[in-house]
Amino acid sequence: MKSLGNGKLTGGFDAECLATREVLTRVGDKWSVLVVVLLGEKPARFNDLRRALDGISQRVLTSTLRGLERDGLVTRTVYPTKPPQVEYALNALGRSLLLPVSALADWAQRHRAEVLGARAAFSDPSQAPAVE
Amino acid sequence: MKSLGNGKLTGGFDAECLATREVLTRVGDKWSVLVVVLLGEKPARFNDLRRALDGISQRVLTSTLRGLERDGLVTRTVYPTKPPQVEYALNALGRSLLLPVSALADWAQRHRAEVLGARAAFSDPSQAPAVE
DNA sequence: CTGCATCCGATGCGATACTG
DNA sequence: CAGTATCGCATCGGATGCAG
Repeated sequence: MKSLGNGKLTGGFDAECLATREVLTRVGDKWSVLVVVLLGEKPARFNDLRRALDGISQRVLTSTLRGLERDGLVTRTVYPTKPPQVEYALNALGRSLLLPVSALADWAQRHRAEVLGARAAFSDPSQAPAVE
Repeated sequence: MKSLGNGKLTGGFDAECLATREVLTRVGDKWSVLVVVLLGEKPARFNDLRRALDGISQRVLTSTLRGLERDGLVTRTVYPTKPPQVEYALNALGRSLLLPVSALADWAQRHRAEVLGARAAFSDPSQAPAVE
């Protein structure tokens, strides 16, 4: 696979890297991935997400959804009913993101204990490091 | 941050989600992944990384490395030579992170055009959306 | 119900200067 | 060489109030 570097440590990171960084930034923000996963289960309306996330502010949920919509991961469908009804859903691109993100989430859960142990040992060296 | 799910859409994750979020946060910050990839190529000293990253401030490089070290992904080895010499390297845990991160980077590069197209269409709807 | 506007504190990151 | 200390700005995210 194409790596981020190219053998040289002082690498030529160009457009590839910029794209990667943008994705990583998106993945790193507090709610985007969670929203993607939620919408991966099933489409949902604004307040469904709001309740499911429990802690997100309305302002941030809006901007998160706008960002995902802007990047072409999520579709926004407005039904002009009496009280407005808006449904958000993952499109094909958004669903394709689910796989690599799950891989990362899987890694996180698999190695949670190790990371926590490392943190404990780092702040309290009386613990056995057991790191390499 | 509090509980993420209330059993409605997410089922019952708590600790799992926290672990995932922390990893995602790490992955999302500006330099951590880059450092991991660089160290994945080969161990390096402080200023090697500094030069390779070209743009990072030493303050941030330091805190990035501390964070990775703290989480048990990177080892820091000091050789008490005349001018101090410190080598950073990925340990087994850090190397294991390389795979899922690469998957994500791969996704980013594969779908870069789509995302850029979506952004263009979003800010200028005169373009053909072509999104599903 | 959905979403925008405003305020505001917390945090991230870069620039610079200084030290063992 | 490998950091630490201090600053300043920009962005993120939460709270609240108003509107279509």
